Amino acid sequence: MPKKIITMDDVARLANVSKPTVSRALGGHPNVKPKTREKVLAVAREHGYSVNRNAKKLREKYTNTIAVILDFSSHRKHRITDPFIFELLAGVSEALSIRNQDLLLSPPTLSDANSYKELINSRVVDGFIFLGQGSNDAMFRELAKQGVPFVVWGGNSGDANYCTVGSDNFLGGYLAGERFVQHQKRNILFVGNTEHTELRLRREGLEKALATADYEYRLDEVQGHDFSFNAHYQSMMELLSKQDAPDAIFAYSDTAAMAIINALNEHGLEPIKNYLLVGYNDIAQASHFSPRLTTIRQDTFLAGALLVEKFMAVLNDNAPISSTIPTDLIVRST
Amino acid sequence: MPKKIITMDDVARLANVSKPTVSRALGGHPNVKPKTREKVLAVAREHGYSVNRNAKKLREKYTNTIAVILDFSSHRKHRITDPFIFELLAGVSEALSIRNQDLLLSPPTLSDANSYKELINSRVVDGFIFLGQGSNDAMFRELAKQGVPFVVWGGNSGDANYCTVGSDNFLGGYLAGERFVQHQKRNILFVGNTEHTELRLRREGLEKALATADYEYRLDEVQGHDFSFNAHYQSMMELLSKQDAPDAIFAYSDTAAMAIINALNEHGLEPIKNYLLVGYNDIAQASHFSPRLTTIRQDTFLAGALLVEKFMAVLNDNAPISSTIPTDLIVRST
DNA sequence: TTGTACGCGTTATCAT
DNA sequence: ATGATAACGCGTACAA
Repeated sequence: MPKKIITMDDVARLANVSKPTVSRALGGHPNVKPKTREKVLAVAREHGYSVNRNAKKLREKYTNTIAVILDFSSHRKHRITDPFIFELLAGVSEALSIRNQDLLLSPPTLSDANSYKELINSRVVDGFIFLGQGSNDAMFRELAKQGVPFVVWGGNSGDANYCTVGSDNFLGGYLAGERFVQHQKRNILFVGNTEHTELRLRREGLEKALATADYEYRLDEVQGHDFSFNAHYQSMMELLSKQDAPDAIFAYSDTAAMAIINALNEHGLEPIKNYLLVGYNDIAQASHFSPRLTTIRQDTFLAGALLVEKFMAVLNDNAPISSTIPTDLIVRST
Repeated sequence: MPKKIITMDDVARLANVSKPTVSRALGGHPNVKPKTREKVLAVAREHGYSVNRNAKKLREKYTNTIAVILDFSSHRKHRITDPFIFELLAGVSEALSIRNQDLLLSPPTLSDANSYKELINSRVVDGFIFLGQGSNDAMFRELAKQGVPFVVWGGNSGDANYCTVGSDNFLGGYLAGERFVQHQKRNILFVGNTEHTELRLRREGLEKALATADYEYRLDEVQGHDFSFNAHYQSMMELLSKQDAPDAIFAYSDTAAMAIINALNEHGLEPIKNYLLVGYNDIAQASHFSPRLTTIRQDTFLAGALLVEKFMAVLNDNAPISSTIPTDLIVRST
């Protein structure tokens, strides 16, 4: 049990070689005699040597560390409600570890373009993976203009100068709308803040599908004040006190969907019987909620892999194109 | 927009001082003339200078980075189900950022004592916060023996040589049992793997409370094969095919509780009417599930703060004592 | 194939 | 209050 920390110099001395030889042996450099390499590796293992990664980072171009930014502003304090973002985080974590990249989880306080630049300048991370786009499109454009390497989980407005990976939001919206039209729904409610690029795309898809209806219909919108469960519950209750209950609802997340169902329950309204509801994300809980949620599915592990792949491309100055992952409607009991 | 990266040397030259003076000015060292400090800070700000944290880490004792280890073995691949661990993560993240500590999210592959030592030796992190104890008690003891700094979210068996922060598991179990006794329940089911220290403690608390009953009762146990929703659902269905339905259930998590309720539903059994159920954690979804879950609450932000506080104490060679956070029974509709 | 010499950017020691 | 110098541990020209 060596308490003393071993350096490369120590290993060199113990193996009767020079320091650079140790470096080469450990780094898998071709020009080193097999016998020498074995010797070095043996000594290193025996003494529990590992390279000082800070020294390494100081010397090399990349830190092999990537910051992942959760949208903590919508998951604040005691209002953390949507498990989807964490499923995404798990996907990214797995994908990064496959590429031997460290994952620095962003401090919740990080928010503006400058603090991100600062993290790059201080050589803590090579770049960023933003999980959630929110209404930060402008900041992302600025960041991209400044050459900060990053990718975003979110929607692609088409003319963005940065790379996104996301659900096919337009298609997701379309699929929901298609279902509504098939069931001849006429009083449709869209729940979500269309300032978020993703949600705007979904609404556009929804409208496109609804336009195929050969009957009259009405489309309303509720924004929800934030991402918390209670906020949705309340705006739903408000709406119901003002107008007729919708017979079809497209919610921007499964979490929101659950809140909405509870609110409608209290008004004696039941899914299928009184209304159709489509959620989004197919979080683990969606299939076990009661009623089982009809929703739009996304593969979060594929998402993670794609995000990391694109990020690496950005880092290497290729300009990868944004892309979407398969997006399917999962019909259950709503 | 300086594309070139500025070093401390550059700042020194531009401010007409020496490098150490810049270091002192930036580091808030007392022995530096206010005028000089201002000058240095101005130059630094103007040129967008930030210290190279790798160089700093190379030179200093601490990296100010802490690895957080999620129990990925129970949240694997597509089976991630329990949001509680992520609520805890958010709590820890917040607490760390308050202390200006970086959070390295552990690669899912990390598992044995050696890989943790390696992370310390390579000076990537100062230590670990383990979110989840699982059945790794032996490994934790070994790690502590080797002097690796860490704390664990989990249960304290009493004779552990490492520091834990956790729910008051015994009390949690006791509160559940108390409720069952009050309602004269006789056919009690404990769901959870008692190889996990936390769950063993809960079961002991449960038994203690049940022992106060002045009537005959029976206590069964189901382990659940893993932490996934489906596994719980299935073991529940199995149990029901073999014996009488329980009239009181204590589940080790809210997620498990939801699965169990669904299984019982399919057998036509309703909470309150046919059985009482107490979950654990009071995750955000618990109060919005239908039926609203009766459960044991824990404050995850307090938990995060406490974990970080204790970790810092461990790092400074104080041996902090393990502690528990307030643990309450929240009675809802089960 | 291996070794020598140097630089990466910072902080600490010591002298002034 | 400030500056000169060394040291942290590694990788890489370049020389041998």
